[in-house]
Amino acid sequence: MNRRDRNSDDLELFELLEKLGELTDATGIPELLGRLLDIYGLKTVAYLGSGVTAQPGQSPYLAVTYSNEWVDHYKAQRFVDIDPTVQIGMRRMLPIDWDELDRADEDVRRLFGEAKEFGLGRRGISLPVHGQHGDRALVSITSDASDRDWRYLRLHYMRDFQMLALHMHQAILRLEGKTVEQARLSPRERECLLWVAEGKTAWETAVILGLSEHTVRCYLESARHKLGAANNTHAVNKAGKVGLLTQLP
Amino acid sequence: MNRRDRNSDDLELFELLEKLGELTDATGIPELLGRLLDIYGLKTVAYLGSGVTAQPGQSPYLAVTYSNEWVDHYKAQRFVDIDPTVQIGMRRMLPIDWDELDRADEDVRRLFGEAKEFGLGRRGISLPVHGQHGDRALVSITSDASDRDWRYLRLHYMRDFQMLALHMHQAILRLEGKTVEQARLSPRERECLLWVAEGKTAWETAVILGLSEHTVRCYLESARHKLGAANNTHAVNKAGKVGLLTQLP
DNA sequence: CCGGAATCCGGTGTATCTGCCGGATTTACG
DNA sequence: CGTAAATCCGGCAGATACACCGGATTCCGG
Repeated sequence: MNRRDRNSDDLELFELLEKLGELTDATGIPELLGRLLDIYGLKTVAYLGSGVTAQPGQSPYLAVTYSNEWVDHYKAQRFVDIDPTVQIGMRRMLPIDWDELDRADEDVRRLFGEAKEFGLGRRGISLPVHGQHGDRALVSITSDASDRDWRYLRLHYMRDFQMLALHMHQAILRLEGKTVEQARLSPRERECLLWVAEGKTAWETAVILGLSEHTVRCYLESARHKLGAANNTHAVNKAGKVGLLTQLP
Repeated sequence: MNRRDRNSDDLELFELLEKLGELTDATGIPELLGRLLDIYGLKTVAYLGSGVTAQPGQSPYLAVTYSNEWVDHYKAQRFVDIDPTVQIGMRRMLPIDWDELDRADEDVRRLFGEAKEFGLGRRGISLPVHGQHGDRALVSITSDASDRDWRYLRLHYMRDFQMLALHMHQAILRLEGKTVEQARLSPRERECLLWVAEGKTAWETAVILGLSEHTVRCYLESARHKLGAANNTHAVNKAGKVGLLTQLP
Protein backbone atom coordinates (compact mmCIF):
# COMPACT_ATOMS: atom_id res chain seq x y z
CA MET A 1 0.00 0.00 0.00
CA ASN A 2 1.23 3.45 -0.80
CA ARG A 3 1.80 5.79 2.05
CA ARG A 4 -0.28 8.84 1.60
CA ASP A 5 0.73 12.29 2.61
CA ARG A 6 0.25 12.59 6.36
CA ASN A 7 -1.26 16.04 6.36
CA SER A 8 -3.92 15.23 3.84
CA ASP A 9 -4.86 12.22 5.93
CA ASP A 10 -4.96 14.42 8.99
CA LEU A 11 -7.46 16.72 7.37
CA GLU A 12 -9.69 13.83 6.40
CA LEU A 13 -9.49 12.50 9.94
CA PHE A 14 -10.64 15.76 11.45
CA GLU A 15 -13.39 16.10 8.88
CA LEU A 16 -14.60 12.62 9.75
CA LEU A 17 -14.61 13.43 13.45
CA GLU A 18 -16.71 16.49 12.72
CA LYS A 19 -19.11 14.43 10.64
CA LEU A 20 -19.44 11.93 13.46
CA GLY A 21 -20.43 14.74 15.79
CA GLU A 22 -23.07 15.95 13.37
CA LEU A 23 -24.74 12.63 12.59
CA THR A 24 -28.48 12.82 13.05
CA ASP A 25 -29.40 9.22 12.44
CA ALA A 26 -27.74 5.85 12.20
CA THR A 27 -28.15 5.52 8.44
CA GLY A 28 -25.06 7.64 7.88
CA ILE A 29 -22.77 5.29 9.74
CA PRO A 30 -22.14 2.68 7.04
CA GLU A 31 -21.08 5.41 4.64
CA LEU A 32 -18.66 6.81 7.20
CA LEU A 33 -17.18 3.37 7.80
CA GLY A 34 -16.77 3.00 4.05
CA ARG A 35 -14.87 6.26 3.86
CA LEU A 36 -12.55 4.99 6.57
CA LEU A 37 -11.65 2.02 4.40
CA ASP A 38 -10.74 4.37 1.55
CA ILE A 39 -8.79 6.87 3.57
CA TYR A 40 -6.71 4.38 5.48
CA GLY A 41 -6.53 1.60 2.92
CA LEU A 42 -8.13 -0.92 5.24
CA LYS A 43 -9.86 -4.19 4.54
CA THR A 44 -12.59 -3.90 7.18
CA VAL A 45 -13.78 -1.73 10.05
CA ALA A 46 -16.10 -2.86 12.83
CA TYR A 47 -17.77 -1.25 15.82
CA LEU A 48 -19.12 -3.44 18.61
CA GLY A 49 -20.88 -1.59 21.43
CA SER A 50 -22.10 -2.97 24.73
CA GLY A 51 -24.42 -1.09 27.06
CA VAL A 52 -25.23 1.60 24.53
CA THR A 53 -28.94 0.87 24.24
CA ALA A 54 -31.52 1.76 26.84
CA GLN A 55 -32.88 -1.70 27.55
CA PRO A 56 -30.94 -4.26 29.54
CA GLY A 57 -29.96 -7.64 28.20
CA GLN A 58 -30.17 -6.40 24.64
CA SER A 59 -27.86 -7.70 21.99
CA PRO A 60 -24.79 -5.54 21.45
CA TYR A 61 -24.74 -2.70 18.95
CA LEU A 62 -23.06 -3.64 15.70
CA ALA A 63 -21.82 -1.48 12.82
CA VAL A 64 -19.47 -3.21 10.42
CA THR A 65 -18.20 -3.34 6.88
CA TYR A 66 -18.11 -7.13 7.03
CA SER A 67 -20.23 -9.09 4.60
CA ASN A 68 -23.58 -10.24 5.91
CA GLU A 69 -22.39 -13.78 5.36
CA TRP A 70 -19.56 -13.36 7.83
CA VAL A 71 -21.80 -11.73 10.41
CA ASP A 72 -24.36 -14.50 10.10
CA HIS A 73 -21.73 -17.20 10.19
CA TYR A 74 -20.05 -15.55 13.20
CA LYS A 75 -23.34 -15.46 15.08
CA ALA A 76 -24.35 -18.97 14.09
CA GLN A 77 -21.02 -20.37 15.26
CA ARG A 78 -21.20 -18.35 18.49
CA PHE A 79 -17.70 -17.11 17.74
CA VAL A 80 -18.13 -14.26 20.17
CA ASP A 81 -17.64 -16.69 23.02
CA ILE A 82 -14.17 -17.67 21.88
CA ASP A 83 -13.09 -14.69 19.78
CA PRO A 84 -9.97 -13.42 21.59
CA THR A 85 -10.29 -9.95 20.06
CA VAL A 86 -13.58 -9.58 21.91
CA GLN A 87 -12.78 -11.56 25.04
CA ILE A 88 -9.43 -9.87 25.56
CA GLY A 89 -10.17 -6.53 23.94
CA MET A 90 -13.25 -5.86 26.04
CA ARG A 91 -11.24 -6.44 29.21
CA ARG A 92 -8.32 -4.10 28.68
CA MET A 93 -7.69 -0.42 28.16
CA LEU A 94 -5.00 -0.23 25.53
CA PRO A 95 -5.42 -1.27 21.90
CA ILE A 96 -4.18 -4.71 20.93
CA ASP A 97 -2.55 -5.98 17.77
CA TRP A 98 -4.10 -9.27 16.68
CA ASP A 99 -0.59 -10.65 16.19
CA GLU A 100 -0.17 -10.59 19.97
CA LEU A 101 -3.19 -12.78 20.58
CA ASP A 102 -2.83 -16.35 21.68
CA ARG A 103 -3.81 -18.69 18.88
CA ALA A 104 -2.97 -21.93 20.61
CA ASP A 105 -6.61 -22.91 20.81
CA GLU A 106 -7.94 -24.99 17.95
CA ASP A 107 -11.22 -23.07 17.70
CA VAL A 108 -9.39 -19.75 17.64
CA ARG A 109 -7.26 -20.81 14.69
CA ARG A 110 -10.41 -21.92 12.91
CA LEU A 111 -12.00 -18.54 13.62
CA PHE A 112 -9.11 -16.60 12.13
CA GLY A 113 -8.88 -18.97 9.20
CA GLU A 114 -12.53 -18.58 8.31
CA ALA A 115 -12.38 -14.83 8.90
CA LYS A 116 -9.77 -14.57 6.19
CA GLU A 117 -11.96 -16.54 3.81
CA PHE A 118 -14.81 -14.15 4.46
CA GLY A 119 -12.76 -11.12 3.47
CA LEU A 120 -11.06 -9.90 6.62
CA GLY A 121 -7.47 -8.74 6.42
CA ARG A 122 -4.48 -10.72 7.68
CA ARG A 123 -3.52 -8.01 10.17
CA GLY A 124 -5.80 -6.48 12.71
CA ILE A 125 -6.06 -4.13 15.65
CA SER A 126 -8.81 -3.80 18.22
CA LEU A 127 -9.27 -0.61 20.20
CA PRO A 128 -11.31 -0.68 23.41
CA VAL A 129 -13.46 2.27 24.39
CA HIS A 130 -14.70 2.85 27.92
CA GLY A 131 -17.71 5.05 28.52
CA GLN A 132 -18.78 6.75 31.69
CA HIS A 133 -21.03 4.13 33.19
CA GLY A 134 -19.87 0.70 32.20
CA ASP A 135 -20.76 1.16 28.54
CA ARG A 136 -18.02 -0.19 26.34
CA ALA A 137 -17.11 -0.58 22.73
CA LEU A 138 -14.52 -2.30 20.62
CA VAL A 139 -13.43 -0.90 17.29
CA SER A 140 -11.57 -3.41 15.16
CA ILE A 141 -9.79 -2.80 11.88
CA THR A 142 -8.09 -5.23 9.53
CA SER A 143 -5.60 -4.71 6.76
CA ASP A 144 -3.62 -6.69 4.22
CA ALA A 145 -0.55 -4.53 4.54
CA SER A 146 2.84 -6.16 4.12
CA ASP A 147 4.86 -6.95 7.21
CA ARG A 148 7.14 -4.01 6.59
CA ASP A 149 4.33 -1.52 6.09
CA TRP A 150 2.42 -2.91 9.01
CA ARG A 151 5.16 -2.15 11.53
CA TYR A 152 4.91 1.45 10.50
CA LEU A 153 1.17 1.69 9.95
CA ARG A 154 -0.09 0.01 13.10
CA LEU A 155 1.13 2.82 15.33
CA HIS A 156 -0.51 5.45 13.18
CA TYR A 157 -3.68 3.41 12.98
CA MET A 158 -3.70 3.12 16.74
CA ARG A 159 -3.36 6.85 17.12
CA ASP A 160 -6.02 7.90 14.63
CA PHE A 161 -8.45 5.17 15.55
CA GLN A 162 -8.11 5.90 19.24
CA MET A 163 -9.81 9.19 18.43
CA LEU A 164 -12.15 7.74 15.86
CA ALA A 165 -13.28 4.98 18.17
CA LEU A 166 -14.01 7.44 20.96
CA HIS A 167 -15.99 9.77 18.71
CA MET A 168 -17.79 6.86 17.13
CA HIS A 169 -18.87 5.58 20.52
CA GLN A 170 -19.98 9.03 21.58
CA ALA A 171 -21.96 9.44 18.37
CA ILE A 172 -23.71 6.13 18.81
CA LEU A 173 -24.53 6.88 22.43
CA ARG A 174 -26.07 10.12 21.23
CA LEU A 175 -28.02 8.47 18.44
CA GLU A 176 -29.28 5.78 20.79
CA GLY A 177 -30.74 8.51 22.96
CA LYS A 178 -28.59 7.79 25.96
CA THR A 179 -27.80 11.45 26.58
CA VAL A 180 -31.29 12.88 26.42
CA GLU A 181 -33.89 13.30 29.14
CA GLN A 182 -31.23 14.53 31.51
CA ALA A 183 -33.35 14.99 34.63
CA ARG A 184 -32.27 17.91 36.77
CA LEU A 185 -31.93 17.04 40.44
CA SER A 186 -31.62 19.64 43.15
CA PRO A 187 -28.32 19.59 45.10
CA ARG A 188 -29.96 17.97 48.11
CA GLU A 189 -31.68 15.34 46.02
CA ARG A 190 -28.43 14.49 44.32
CA GLU A 191 -26.61 14.40 47.64
CA CYS A 192 -29.10 12.03 49.21
CA LEU A 193 -29.08 9.78 46.18
CA LEU A 194 -25.29 9.79 46.25
CA TRP A 195 -25.14 8.37 49.77
CA VAL A 196 -27.90 5.89 49.12
CA ALA A 197 -25.89 4.72 46.12
CA GLU A 198 -23.02 4.12 48.54
CA GLY A 199 -25.20 1.68 50.42
CA LYS A 200 -26.30 4.00 53.21
CA THR A 201 -29.83 3.78 54.61
CA ALA A 202 -32.06 6.83 54.78
CA TRP A 203 -31.27 7.12 58.50
CA GLU A 204 -27.50 6.98 57.93
CA THR A 205 -27.78 9.51 55.14
CA ALA A 206 -29.76 11.78 57.44
CA VAL A 207 -27.01 11.62 60.05
CA ILE A 208 -24.31 12.28 57.45
CA LEU A 209 -26.11 15.30 56.02
CA GLY A 210 -27.45 16.55 59.35
CA LEU A 211 -31.07 16.20 58.31
CA SER A 212 -34.04 14.33 59.65
CA GLU A 213 -34.58 10.87 58.29
CA HIS A 214 -37.96 11.96 56.99
CA THR A 215 -36.49 14.81 55.00
CA VAL A 216 -34.06 12.45 53.34
CA ARG A 217 -36.95 10.19 52.40
CA CYS A 218 -38.74 13.15 50.84
CA TYR A 219 -35.71 14.08 48.75
CA LEU A 220 -35.35 10.52 47.60
CA GLU A 221 -39.01 10.36 46.68
CA SER A 222 -38.66 13.55 44.72
CA ALA A 223 -35.57 12.26 42.98
CA ARG A 224 -37.35 9.04 42.05
CA HIS A 225 -40.18 11.00 40.48
CA LYS A 226 -37.86 13.26 38.52
CA LEU A 227 -35.92 10.29 37.22
CA GLY A 228 -39.00 8.22 36.55
CA ALA A 229 -37.60 5.47 38.73
CA ALA A 230 -39.54 2.70 40.43
CA ASN A 231 -37.34 2.67 43.52
CA ASN A 232 -34.05 3.96 44.89
CA THR A 233 -32.05 1.25 43.17
CA HIS A 234 -33.55 2.16 39.82
CA ALA A 235 -32.94 5.82 40.49
CA VAL A 236 -29.29 5.22 41.33
CA ASN A 237 -28.84 3.21 38.17
CA LYS A 238 -30.49 5.84 35.99
CA ALA A 239 -28.69 8.75 37.62
CA GLY A 240 -25.37 6.95 37.41
CA LYS A 241 -25.76 6.35 33.70
CA VAL A 242 -26.16 10.03 32.96
CA GLY A 243 -23.29 11.02 35.22
CA LEU A 244 -25.38 12.60 37.97
CA LEU A 245 -23.57 10.62 40.63
CA THR A 246 -20.04 11.27 39.51
CA GLN A 247 -18.70 12.77 42.66
CA LEU A 248 -15.42 14.57 42.40
CA PRO A 249 -12.40 14.19 44.69
CA MET B 1 5.74 28.59 17.72
CA ASN B 2 7.36 26.78 14.84
CA ARG B 3 5.63 23.77 13.49
CA ARG B 4 7.95 20.85 13.67
CA ASP B 5 8.14 18.10 11.17
CA ARG B 6 5.24 15.78 11.76
CA ASN B 7 7.12 12.56 11.32
CA SER B 8 9.83 13.42 13.80
CA ASP B 9 7.13 14.28 16.33
CA ASP B 10 5.45 10.98 15.58
CA LEU B 11 8.59 9.07 16.41
CA GLU B 12 8.99 10.89 19.68
CA LEU B 13 5.38 10.20 20.54
CA PHE B 14 5.75 6.47 20.01
CA GLU B 15 8.99 6.46 21.96
CA LEU B 16 7.28 8.19 24.83
CA LEU B 17 4.43 5.70 24.79
CA GLU B 18 6.97 2.91 24.98
CA LYS B 19 8.72 4.61 27.89
CA LEU B 20 5.42 4.96 29.70
CA GLY B 21 4.88 1.25 29.33
CA GLU B 22 8.29 0.50 30.78
CA LEU B 23 8.20 2.79 33.80
CA THR B 24 9.10 0.92 36.97
CA ASP B 25 8.48 3.62 39.54
CA ALA B 26 6.77 6.96 39.80
CA THR B 27 9.99 9.00 39.96
CA GLY B 28 10.31 8.88 36.18
CA ILE B 29 7.00 10.63 35.58
CA PRO B 30 8.08 14.26 36.11
CA GLU B 31 10.87 13.79 33.59
CA LEU B 32 8.44 12.37 31.05
CA LEU B 33 6.08 15.28 31.56
CA GLY B 34 9.00 17.63 31.05
CA ARG B 35 9.84 15.98 27.75
CA LEU B 36 6.24 16.47 26.66
CA LEU B 37 6.61 20.21 27.18
CA ASP B 38 9.71 20.21 24.96
CA ILE B 39 8.35 18.02 22.21
CA TYR B 40 5.02 19.79 21.85
CA GLY B 41 6.06 23.29 22.86
CA LEU B 42 3.58 23.41 25.70
CA LYS B 43 3.43 25.60 28.76
CA THR B 44 2.16 22.98 31.21
CA VAL B 45 0.96 19.39 31.42
CA ALA B 46 -1.13 17.96 34.24
CA TYR B 47 -2.50 14.54 35.14
CA LEU B 48 -5.33 14.25 37.66
CA GLY B 49 -6.41 10.72 38.49
CA SER B 50 -9.39 9.56 40.52
CA GLY B 51 -9.82 6.01 41.72
CA VAL B 52 -6.29 4.98 40.75
CA THR B 53 -5.09 4.09 44.23
CA ALA B 54 -6.02 0.89 45.99
CA GLN B 55 -7.96 2.50 48.83
CA PRO B 56 -11.28 4.18 48.13
CA GLY B 57 -12.00 7.73 49.19
CA GLN B 58 -8.37 8.70 48.88
CA SER B 59 -7.25 12.04 47.57
CA PRO B 60 -6.77 12.14 43.80
CA TYR B 61 -3.47 11.30 42.13
CA LEU B 62 -1.64 14.34 40.88
CA ALA B 63 1.30 14.63 38.48
CA VAL B 64 1.88 18.11 37.09
CA THR B 65 4.45 20.51 35.75
CA TYR B 66 2.76 23.37 37.57
CA SER B 67 4.74 25.29 40.16
CA ASN B 68 4.23 24.23 43.75
CA GLU B 69 2.89 27.72 44.44
CA TRP B 70 0.04 27.23 41.98
CA VAL B 71 -0.82 23.80 43.35
CA ASP B 72 -0.86 25.10 46.93
CA HIS B 73 -2.87 28.15 45.97
CA TYR B 74 -5.32 26.02 43.98
CA LYS B 75 -5.86 23.73 46.94
CA ALA B 76 -6.10 26.55 49.46
CA GLN B 77 -8.72 28.34 47.36
CA ARG B 78 -10.63 25.09 46.81
CA PHE B 79 -10.60 25.87 43.11
CA VAL B 80 -11.42 22.28 42.29
CA ASP B 81 -15.02 22.95 43.32
CA ILE B 82 -15.49 25.63 40.68
CA ASP B 83 -12.84 24.74 38.11
CA PRO B 84 -14.86 24.04 34.95
CA THR B 85 -12.06 22.01 33.37
CA VAL B 86 -12.45 19.53 36.21
CA GLN B 87 -16.19 19.83 36.75
CA ILE B 88 -17.00 19.49 33.07
CA GLY B 89 -14.03 17.44 31.96
CA MET B 90 -14.61 14.70 34.50
CA ARG B 91 -18.21 14.35 33.32
CA ARG B 92 -17.70 13.90 29.62
CA MET B 93 -15.96 11.55 27.23
CA LEU B 94 -14.50 13.80 24.56
CA PRO B 95 -11.69 16.28 25.07
CA ILE B 96 -12.65 19.89 25.63
CA ASP B 97 -10.98 23.11 24.55
CA TRP B 98 -10.88 25.58 27.42
CA ASP B 99 -12.13 28.24 25.02
CA GLU B 100 -15.47 26.45 24.95
CA LEU B 101 -15.92 26.67 28.70
CA ASP B 102 -18.44 29.03 30.22
CA ARG B 103 -16.63 31.87 31.96
CA ALA B 104 -19.68 33.86 32.95
CA ASP B 105 -19.11 33.11 36.60
CA GLU B 106 -17.05 35.65 38.52
CA ASP B 107 -15.05 33.01 40.41
CA VAL B 108 -14.24 31.16 37.20
CA ARG B 109 -12.80 34.29 35.61
CA ARG B 110 -10.70 34.84 38.74
CA LEU B 111 -9.45 31.24 38.52
CA PHE B 112 -8.30 31.62 34.92
CA GLY B 113 -6.82 35.03 35.64
CA GLU B 114 -4.73 33.74 38.52
CA ALA B 115 -3.79 30.61 36.60
CA LYS B 116 -2.17 32.79 33.97
CA GLU B 117 -0.23 34.68 36.62
CA PHE B 118 1.09 31.40 37.97
CA GLY B 119 2.50 30.36 34.62
CA LEU B 120 -0.28 28.47 32.83
CA GLY B 121 -0.78 29.07 29.13
CA ARG B 122 -3.62 31.11 27.66
CA ARG B 123 -4.98 28.15 25.70
CA GLY B 124 -5.82 24.79 27.16
CA ILE B 125 -7.30 21.39 26.48
CA SER B 126 -8.47 18.77 28.92
CA LEU B 127 -8.74 15.12 27.91
CA PRO B 128 -10.85 12.75 30.01
CA VAL B 129 -9.79 9.13 30.46
CA HIS B 130 -12.15 6.38 31.56
CA GLY B 131 -10.75 3.21 33.06
CA GLN B 132 -12.33 -0.18 33.48
CA HIS B 133 -13.20 -0.02 37.13
CA GLY B 134 -14.75 3.39 37.48
CA ASP B 135 -11.31 4.98 37.65
CA ARG B 136 -10.95 8.23 35.80
CA ALA B 137 -8.33 10.75 34.87
CA LEU B 138 -8.07 14.16 33.32
CA VAL B 139 -5.01 15.20 31.37
CA SER B 140 -4.80 18.94 30.83
CA ILE B 141 -2.31 20.83 28.70
CA THR B 142 -1.83 24.55 28.23
CA SER B 143 -0.08 26.52 25.56
CA ASP B 144 0.67 30.10 24.62
CA ALA B 145 0.26 29.49 20.91
CA SER B 146 -1.13 32.28 18.79
CA ASP B 147 -4.76 32.14 17.73
CA ARG B 148 -3.79 31.10 14.24
CA ASP B 149 -1.46 28.33 15.34
CA TRP B 150 -3.88 27.15 17.97
CA ARG B 151 -6.61 26.38 15.47
CA TYR B 152 -4.23 24.03 13.79
CA LEU B 153 -2.44 22.67 16.82
CA ARG B 154 -5.39 21.85 19.05
CA LEU B 155 -6.58 19.06 16.81
CA HIS B 156 -3.14 17.48 16.68
CA TYR B 157 -2.75 17.91 20.41
CA MET B 158 -6.08 16.21 20.94
CA ARG B 159 -5.03 13.29 18.80
CA ASP B 160 -1.60 12.72 20.32
CA PHE B 161 -2.68 13.37 23.88
CA GLN B 162 -5.65 11.08 23.55
CA MET B 163 -3.10 8.30 23.28
CA LEU B 164 -0.70 9.80 25.77
CA ALA B 165 -3.42 10.30 28.36
CA LEU B 166 -4.58 6.72 28.00
CA HIS B 167 -1.08 5.30 28.30
CA MET B 168 -0.27 7.64 31.17
CA HIS B 169 -3.33 6.46 33.05
CA GLN B 170 -2.49 2.84 32.36
CA ALA B 171 1.07 3.37 33.58
CA ILE B 172 -0.07 5.03 36.79
CA LEU B 173 -2.60 2.28 37.45
CA ARG B 174 0.21 -0.21 37.04
CA LEU B 175 2.61 1.71 39.28
CA GLU B 176 -0.02 2.18 41.96
CA GLY B 177 -0.60 -1.55 41.91
CA LYS B 178 -4.33 -1.04 41.53
CA THR B 179 -5.44 -4.60 42.15
CA VAL B 180 -8.02 -5.71 39.65
CA GLU B 181 -10.11 -7.46 42.27
CA GLN B 182 -12.94 -7.52 39.77
CA ALA B 183 -15.66 -9.44 41.53
CA ARG B 184 -16.82 -12.29 39.35
CA LEU B 185 -20.58 -12.74 39.33
CA SER B 186 -22.20 -15.89 38.05
CA PRO B 187 -24.50 -15.42 35.04
CA ARG B 188 -27.60 -15.81 37.19
CA GLU B 189 -26.36 -13.35 39.79
CA ARG B 190 -25.59 -10.84 37.08
CA GLU B 191 -28.96 -11.38 35.47
CA CYS B 192 -30.87 -10.86 38.70
CA LEU B 193 -28.88 -7.74 39.54
CA LEU B 194 -29.55 -6.45 36.04
CA TRP B 195 -33.31 -6.55 36.48
CA VAL B 196 -33.19 -5.19 39.99
CA ALA B 197 -31.16 -2.30 38.58
CA GLU B 198 -34.07 -1.68 36.22
CA GLY B 199 -36.34 -1.15 39.19
CA LYS B 200 -37.89 -4.60 39.30
CA THR B 201 -38.70 -6.22 42.62
CA ALA B 202 -37.39 -9.65 43.50
CA TRP B 203 -40.82 -11.09 42.70
CA GLU B 204 -40.95 -9.40 39.27
CA THR B 205 -37.43 -10.56 38.53
CA ALA B 206 -38.41 -14.09 39.48
CA VAL B 207 -41.30 -13.98 37.02
CA ILE B 208 -39.09 -12.57 34.26
CA LEU B 209 -36.43 -15.22 34.74
CA GLY B 210 -38.83 -18.03 35.50
CA LEU B 211 -37.42 -18.64 38.97
CA SER B 212 -38.88 -18.64 42.45
CA GLU B 213 -38.76 -15.37 44.29
CA HIS B 214 -36.64 -17.00 46.97
CA THR B 215 -34.01 -18.11 44.48
CA VAL B 216 -33.74 -14.59 43.16
CA ARG B 217 -33.22 -13.33 46.70
CA CYS B 218 -30.46 -15.87 47.19
CA TYR B 219 -28.66 -14.77 44.01
CA LEU B 220 -28.94 -11.16 45.04
CA GLU B 221 -27.58 -11.95 48.49
CA SER B 222 -24.68 -13.80 46.91
CA ALA B 223 -24.03 -10.92 44.52
CA ARG B 224 -24.04 -8.44 47.41
CA HIS B 225 -21.45 -10.49 49.25
CA LYS B 226 -19.21 -10.84 46.23
CA LEU B 227 -19.36 -7.13 45.56
CA GLY B 228 -19.01 -6.17 49.20
CA ALA B 229 -22.21 -4.18 48.98
CA ALA B 230 -24.45 -3.21 51.87
CA ASN B 231 -27.68 -3.60 49.87
CA ASN B 232 -29.01 -4.07 46.35
CA THR B 233 -28.71 -0.38 45.57
CA HIS B 234 -25.06 -0.36 46.55
CA ALA B 235 -24.46 -3.54 44.55
CA VAL B 236 -26.05 -2.05 41.43
CA ASN B 237 -23.94 1.06 41.76
CA LYS B 238 -20.72 -0.90 42.22
CA ALA B 239 -21.45 -3.37 39.46
CA GLY B 240 -22.52 -0.63 37.07
CA LYS B 241 -19.29 1.30 37.54
CA VAL B 242 -17.15 -1.64 36.51
CA GLY B 243 -19.32 -2.65 33.59
CA LEU B 244 -20.65 -5.86 35.10
CA LEU B 245 -24.17 -4.86 34.10
CA THR B 246 -23.37 -4.09 30.49
CA GLN B 247 -20.77 -6.63 29.49
CA LEU B 248 -21.38 -9.40 27.05
CA PRO B 249 -22.51 -12.85 28.28
C1' DC C 1 -13.26 -39.19 44.46
C1' DC C 2 -13.82 -35.05 46.68
C1' DG C 3 -14.34 -29.96 47.08
C1' DG C 4 -16.13 -25.99 45.17
C1' DA C 5 -19.14 -23.43 42.49
C1' DA C 6 -23.29 -22.87 40.13
C1' DT C 7 -27.94 -23.83 39.86
C1' DC C 8 -32.36 -24.26 42.38
C1' DC C 9 -36.09 -24.31 46.50
C1' DG C 10 -38.48 -23.10 51.43
C1' DG C 11 -39.31 -20.28 55.87
C1' DT C 12 -39.00 -16.46 59.43
C1' DG C 13 -38.35 -12.22 61.96
C1' DT C 14 -36.95 -7.68 61.63
C1' DA C 15 -35.38 -3.57 59.22
C1' DT C 16 -36.15 -0.62 55.64
C1' DC C 17 -38.41 1.37 51.90
C1' DT C 18 -42.35 3.49 49.55
C1' DG C 19 -46.41 6.16 48.90
C1' DC C 20 -49.33 9.30 50.63
C1' DC C 21 -51.29 12.54 54.10
C1' DG C 22 -50.22 16.93 56.42
C1' DG C 23 -47.33 21.24 57.52
C1' DA C 24 -43.51 25.18 57.24
C1' DT C 25 -39.93 29.12 55.39
C1' DT C 26 -36.83 31.03 51.99
C1' DT C 27 -35.33 32.29 47.46
C1' DA C 28 -35.76 33.44 42.63
C1' DC C 29 -38.20 34.98 38.67
C1' DG C 30 -41.38 37.21 35.80
C1' DC D 1 -47.05 40.13 43.88
C1' DG D 2 -48.03 35.65 42.92
C1' DT D 3 -45.81 31.27 41.55
C1' DA D 4 -42.59 27.86 41.47
C1' DA D 5 -38.87 25.50 43.34
C1' DA D 6 -35.85 24.38 46.96
C1' DT D 7 -35.21 23.68 51.59
C1' DC D 8 -37.01 21.44 55.85
C1' DC D 9 -40.26 18.60 59.37
C1' DG D 10 -43.94 14.70 61.15
C1' DG D 11 -46.72 10.30 60.84
C1' DC D 12 -48.64 5.90 59.09
C1' DA D 13 -49.77 1.44 56.62
C1' DG D 14 -48.38 -1.92 53.63
C1' DA D 15 -44.85 -3.72 50.58
C1' DT D 16 -40.28 -5.08 50.18
C1' DA D 17 -35.64 -6.08 51.45
C1' DC D 18 -32.37 -8.35 54.31
C1' DA D 19 -30.07 -11.82 57.14
C1' DC D 20 -29.89 -16.27 58.74
C1' DC D 21 -31.62 -20.98 58.98
C1' DG D 22 -32.38 -25.26 56.32
C1' DG D 23 -32.41 -28.38 52.01
C1' DA D 24 -31.23 -30.26 46.96
C1' DT D 25 -28.70 -31.62 42.12
C1' DT D 26 -25.23 -30.95 38.58
C1' DC D 27 -20.80 -30.09 36.70
C1' DC D 28 -15.96 -29.35 36.63
C1' DG D 29 -11.20 -29.72 37.86
C1' DG D 30 -7.61 -31.24 41.11
